[in-house]
Amino acid sequence: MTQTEAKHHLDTRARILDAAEALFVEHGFEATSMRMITGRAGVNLASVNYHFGGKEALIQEVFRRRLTWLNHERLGALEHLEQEAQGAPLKPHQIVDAFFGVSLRMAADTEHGGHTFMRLLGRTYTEPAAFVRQFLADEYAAVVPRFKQALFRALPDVPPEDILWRFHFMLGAMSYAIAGTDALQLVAGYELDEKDPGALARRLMPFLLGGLRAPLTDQRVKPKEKGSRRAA
Amino acid sequence: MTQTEAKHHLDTRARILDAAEALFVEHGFEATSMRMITGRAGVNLASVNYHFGGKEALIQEVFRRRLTWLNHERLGALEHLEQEAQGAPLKPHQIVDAFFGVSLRMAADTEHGGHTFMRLLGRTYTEPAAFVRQFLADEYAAVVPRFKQALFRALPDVPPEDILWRFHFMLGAMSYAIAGTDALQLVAGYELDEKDPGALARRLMPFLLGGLRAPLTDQRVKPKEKGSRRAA
DNA sequence: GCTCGTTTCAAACAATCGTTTTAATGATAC
DNA sequence: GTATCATTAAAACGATTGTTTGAAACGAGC
Repeated sequence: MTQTEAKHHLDTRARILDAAEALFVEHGFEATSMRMITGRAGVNLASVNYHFGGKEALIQEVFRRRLTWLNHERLGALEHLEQEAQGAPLKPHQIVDAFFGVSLRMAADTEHGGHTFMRLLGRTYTEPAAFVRQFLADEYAAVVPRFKQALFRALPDVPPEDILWRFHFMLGAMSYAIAGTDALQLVAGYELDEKDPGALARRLMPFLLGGLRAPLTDQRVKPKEKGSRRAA
Repeated sequence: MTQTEAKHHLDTRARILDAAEALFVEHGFEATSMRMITGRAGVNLASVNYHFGGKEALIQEVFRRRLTWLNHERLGALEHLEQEAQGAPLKPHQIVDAFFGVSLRMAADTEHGGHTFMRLLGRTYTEPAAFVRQFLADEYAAVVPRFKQALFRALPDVPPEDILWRFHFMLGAMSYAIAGTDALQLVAGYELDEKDPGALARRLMPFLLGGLRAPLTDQRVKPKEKGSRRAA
């Protein structure tokens, strides 16, 4: 009773979401038709509009069901660290790990679709469609400021503006590292060892921290014509 | 006469390419229709198929006309450095500047479409469509190995595999920094100072070098449960 | 039994897609 | 002028898009 009731209703929703998620990664939003989605999901064409209201709403739901969990996890990790520190500023590597480590662990999960989703998410940061970007901004509005503040406290000597820029750079490096598996083949020319999903994290984390804590260029000095004084 | 003659023929091609480039950035490949392109270019709908053969061929030509120049410039910069060094290994910052500096300078050019194109290119590294990825791989096949080799020589103590990974990470950070202007607003919450186009390069370069030269984690040792020994 | 609300289904909707076709136009060479 | 070429123009092609419709099927409560 409760079984069948839950199965028929929720299953169609879930199967649509899973199929859509996979197809969006494979072909992108625009190139994925509703017929492809319902075909893979094994449900009727009209069921998407019935359950979600339309294609746009379906896209948003694909992100929402995972993003809320992801950001909740990130916030939890940060708050746990702050509680442990008892008011003392956190170390940069802790903050970076709380934010990006959670993503990387999700990306390492290939069984429950986490990997698929993270690839999709990484690509979506540069998505042209306005409603997608707006949706992402709303989802991140609660968590990003917290991490910004933590980084400001952790790096009191670094101008906040530089921290924001480097946060942005870190986000880009990670997104590409996950989404752009094909682009990696472009630089490597052959498949790298990526059988172990955790290997990416061990490779990426030092890179992120090295970039975050890199020495600042002297910004007071206007860059002269050539040779920016300490470019080496 | 010569004016009109040159105008009609070449202008149509160029105007189609310019319009397509701009629209691809705004809406993506799939969401950009041929009627949008020819409409903005002020040419007849059929002229795209006449001059290029189809939409796929048009997309490839949009990239080709700029990518060949870009990679030629990159190779030239590298060869100039190597000639100057007279056989000695280059410094990492020189190699990074030769590869990424050229891109950033092109991205700083807002008048001749360089900025538009670099945004498009950055997003395309994660493009799902197979023919686009294949095309990119072909275009980079001549230049990437050269830079790889230069980096191997510049960093003899770093395992080649790590260099490739970090090259990939750098490519990702730069691509996002250029393509994901909207994503930046996501972390900043407000527009950063980005009036000066050269500012991005001054921000990004130290980050890339810091990441490239970050200390390696001990890979022989299997990562234990907690506390990766020197993670701080 | 019947009824009610939910979900699924096949079929059709108008709109738009990339591409093709056929005719008109323009400039150049003879 | 006439012939020949490349280019542009308008119109139509079949296929596919997201969405809507109205009826059929299902299960739960009475």
